[in-house]
Order: sequence, then structure tokens, then C-alpha cells
Amino acid sequence: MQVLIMSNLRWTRQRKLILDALKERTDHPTAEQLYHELRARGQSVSLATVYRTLRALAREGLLRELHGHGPDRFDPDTSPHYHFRCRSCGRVYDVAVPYRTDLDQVQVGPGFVVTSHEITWEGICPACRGEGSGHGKSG
Amino acid sequence: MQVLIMSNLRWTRQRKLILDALKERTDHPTAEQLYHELRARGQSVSLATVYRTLRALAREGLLRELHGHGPDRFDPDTSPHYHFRCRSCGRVYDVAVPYRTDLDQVQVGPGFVVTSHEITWEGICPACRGEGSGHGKSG
DNA sequence: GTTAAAATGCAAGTGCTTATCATGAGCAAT
DNA sequence: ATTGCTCATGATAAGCACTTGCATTTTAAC
Ligand SMILES: [Mn+2]
Ligand SMILES: [Mn+2]
Ligand SMILES: [Zn+2]
Ligand SMILES: [Zn+2]
Repeated sequence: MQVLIMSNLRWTRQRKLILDALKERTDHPTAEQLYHELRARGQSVSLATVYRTLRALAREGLLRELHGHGPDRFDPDTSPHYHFRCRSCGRVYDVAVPYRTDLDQVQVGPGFVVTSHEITWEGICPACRGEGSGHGKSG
Repeated sequence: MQVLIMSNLRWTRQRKLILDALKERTDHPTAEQLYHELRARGQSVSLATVYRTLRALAREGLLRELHGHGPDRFDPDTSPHYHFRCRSCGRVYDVAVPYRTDLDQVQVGPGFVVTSHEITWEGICPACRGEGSGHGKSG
């Protein structure tokens, strides 16, 4: 199945594996988490390739990169939506608040060109609430 | 002059210098930028101390840390407000959009505790618009 | 001034990510 | 199916952005 029709990327075994593994998840994993997931399944992929692939697929618009506190995370959902970040475990969750198109029209100031906006909530996630005093890093 | 009345931090020469240097700026500098600024003024401060001081003062609520793409940045303004990040130079600017207190009341989901939110716009800043094809790192 | 606790500078260490480069695999034309 | 060009991968080194350990000051309280 040809998925990279519009791109000039080759559809390799590793890229299939990595993109599939990401699509199975809704917790916005880090490159390293994806790497461990694949190894656990007995699939052989190098960490460098995981990073390279994720960046490449992001450039092609097939996934989205999230930056913030700690290592970068990756999102298989490229549609506009917002996030919650747990300041205990770092996990990122989708937030079901409607996307505000009007915020992309905001005039930041003279000479500024706005291309996007994002809203991120911070706090503690359910997984960390029920974890003693929770200073976990599980996610 | 005792500024750290409420805190248990000692008011050292380095901390004065670092906080003053930060307060003079509105571009949310990185630790390294502050470090170079101070050196340029002939003030002797180590990079480790700049980092330690900024983290310590942030913990005390005297300044704010900003995370995102690239190195952490620091903001002398601790009041609630939003930011614009230039994806060319990385500089961060304040955005004069009124703070939405209601967004801190958003129910992310069952078991989630929200402590704050932030909105960040992305795009190109005026400094980078007028820079040829601008792929600068000046900020 | 003495003194105990805390801060600094230097250098080494860590975590995340990218670069290098020899080898292997995808893809299109034979 | 084979060839050949080009791009991708794996292994590992290097790079960047911090962080930490520790001996040596400094601070601030007596
Ligand atoms: Mn998402
Ligand atoms: Mn600000
Ligand atoms: Zn959590
Ligand atoms: Zn800029």
C-alpha cells in the first residue's frame, strides 16, 4: 500500500513500523518510547532511524511534533486540536475543546506573521493522581 | 536593598546581576544569552550560576520559565500573559491578548487537575521578515 | 569577628538529538 | 529478473543544552 504518494520518501519497512506504532497510540510518545515499543515487539529499528523517520514524516505532514518541557513528543493526529501536559509524568493528552480558528487571525503586532497557535493546559493527569505522592516518570 | 524578603535565597552579587539583566529585556532571553550579556559588560558570572540562579528565582516566583522549541527562555514578567514565538530566530514576544481566566476552568477530563494554561502563537517576527530569506539565529 | 549554611566556579556528567559514513534497500528503467 | 542510481539504515561519534559534584568563597546571623 502506497501511503507516501505525495512525498518523495521511500516506503521502507522501518517507516511503516514507526508510523504504525505511532498511530496505535493516543499518548503522544517520545522517540525513545516508540523505539522501545518496537524492540519489545522484536522489530529491529535503530534509535537514530526512529528520530530521522519521525522528523521526516513530520516534514511531510504525516504527523505532528510537540515541543515543551522534556523530550519531544509525536502525534499521529495532524488535525488542529489542543493538548494537556502532565507536569509529573510528562504525558500529553488531547483536549476536547473546539479549535478556535479566530485565534489564528490575531494581530500580534506590526510586521508579525502568524502561521498557527496552540493552547496547552498543564496539571496532573489521572494516572499520576493515584500514584502515592506521585513523582513518577512512567509516561 | 533586600528583594528576597519572602524567600530563603541569599541576595548575592550574581543574582542581582542576573535578575537585573533579565529585567532590562523584553525578548525572553536564554540562559546563554544572559551569560554573554553579562560577560560583555565585564561582569564575571559562570554559566552554571546563570542556570542555577534562573531556576532558583523561577522556583521562588520571581521570574518565569518558558519551554518550547529550542533552549529554555526566561521572562521577568510573572503575570499571566501569552506569547509569540518566531520559528526562524526563536525569539519570544509578549502578546497583548487579554488573559482568559475561564480557560483555567476547562474540564480536560475525569481525574485531570488543571493548574494553568498557555497560548503560544507561531510565525515570523518583524526582525526576521526583513532579513533576506531569513534563516537567522540572531535572537 | 566567628561561624554555619548556602552560593559560586570549574569541570565532569547526563539526556536528548543530530551528524558521519560505510553498507543495504527501494524503485524505475532495462 | 537484473541493473544502477539514489536514498535510507545502523552503529557510533559528536553536539547542544543543561545539570551536578565538589573544593572554595560568600553571605548573613550571632
Ligand atoms: Mn494530539
Ligand atoms: Mn512574557
Ligand atoms: Zn501524569
Ligand atoms: Zn525572528
